[in-house]
Amino acid sequence: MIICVCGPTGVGKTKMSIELAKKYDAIIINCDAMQVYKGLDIGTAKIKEEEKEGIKHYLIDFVDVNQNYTVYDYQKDGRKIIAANPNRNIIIVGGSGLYMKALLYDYEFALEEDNETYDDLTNEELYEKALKKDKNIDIHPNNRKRLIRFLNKKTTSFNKDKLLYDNVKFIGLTTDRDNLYNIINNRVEQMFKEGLEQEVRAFYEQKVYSKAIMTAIGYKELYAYFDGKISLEEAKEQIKQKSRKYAKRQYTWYAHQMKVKWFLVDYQDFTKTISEVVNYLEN
RNA sequence: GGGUCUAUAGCCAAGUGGUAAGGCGUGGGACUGCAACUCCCUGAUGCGUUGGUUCAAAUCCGACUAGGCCCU
Repeated sequence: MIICVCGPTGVGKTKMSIELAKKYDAIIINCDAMQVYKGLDIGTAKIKEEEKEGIKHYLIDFVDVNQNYTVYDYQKDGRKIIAANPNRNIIIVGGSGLYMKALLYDYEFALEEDNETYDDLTNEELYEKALKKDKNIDIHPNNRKRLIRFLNKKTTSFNKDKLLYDNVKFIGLTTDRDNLYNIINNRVEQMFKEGLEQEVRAFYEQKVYSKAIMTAIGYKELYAYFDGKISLEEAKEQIKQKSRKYAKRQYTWYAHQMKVKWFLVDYQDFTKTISEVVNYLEN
């Protein structure tokens, strides 16, 4: 059985994954695009060694921050791990929807790809060019990043809604919006207490400006603070803000991209939530 | 007590006589190689209250209310 633990940032996916792994003697595959990087610990709310309770974790904390690790790499590595553990229960946890979908569904990434940047083209020209390649594209003209990616890609066709594995369950953890936003805000405060500023400053002092650092929430905002562009308070507020918006986007993804069975988390009595999930998995 | 300035959506804010810009937040959505990314959509029959001038007022005039500043 493959159990996918989904949900917005901060709901409690990590905790659930450990409980389920103990219950089903499973291995855990991380599905968070930022937790794959070494050293991005506090800011990505990465599970601590002692919290793993001996459960084997894969694809977490293993890529150098200066490297670029993408969905393509994740899909390849993740499928290898699944293939190597045919008789085991596997739990996939993390909030990166595209990563999870690319891993389990029939997504094909062409091997070769061009590397044009199209700096000299306007959005409109880029869009025209994309239309010439495929007149059915559904990318907004302003979405320059996606248009460029599309133009650089060798087109392939596949069925992104077809699951490649049997017995895959999607468990979604949720809570009401206000509560989630409170959890997120408090968690950011907690991250600062645990030393987020120091964690990020170390990268800043080493002049690390890799994709991982400039993408992950909590890092680029603190860089702006170190650069003197914003105050510490502003950086903190931005981190909370970005996290809330991220959570919102995650809900949109889960609602339309995957068939998730939702569970309202009981924070007073988490064992209750666990048994609801277990009950669902066994029926 | 006197003078003066201000009052526009949850917040910031443009508009100073012709039928309410924009930004942020919020909510919704897209997403096939950067995805904690990138992008799209989204609000005031109404401009503190009230009376008046005018064909026409957020815009002009009066009163009232609230807030800021100055004087006593």
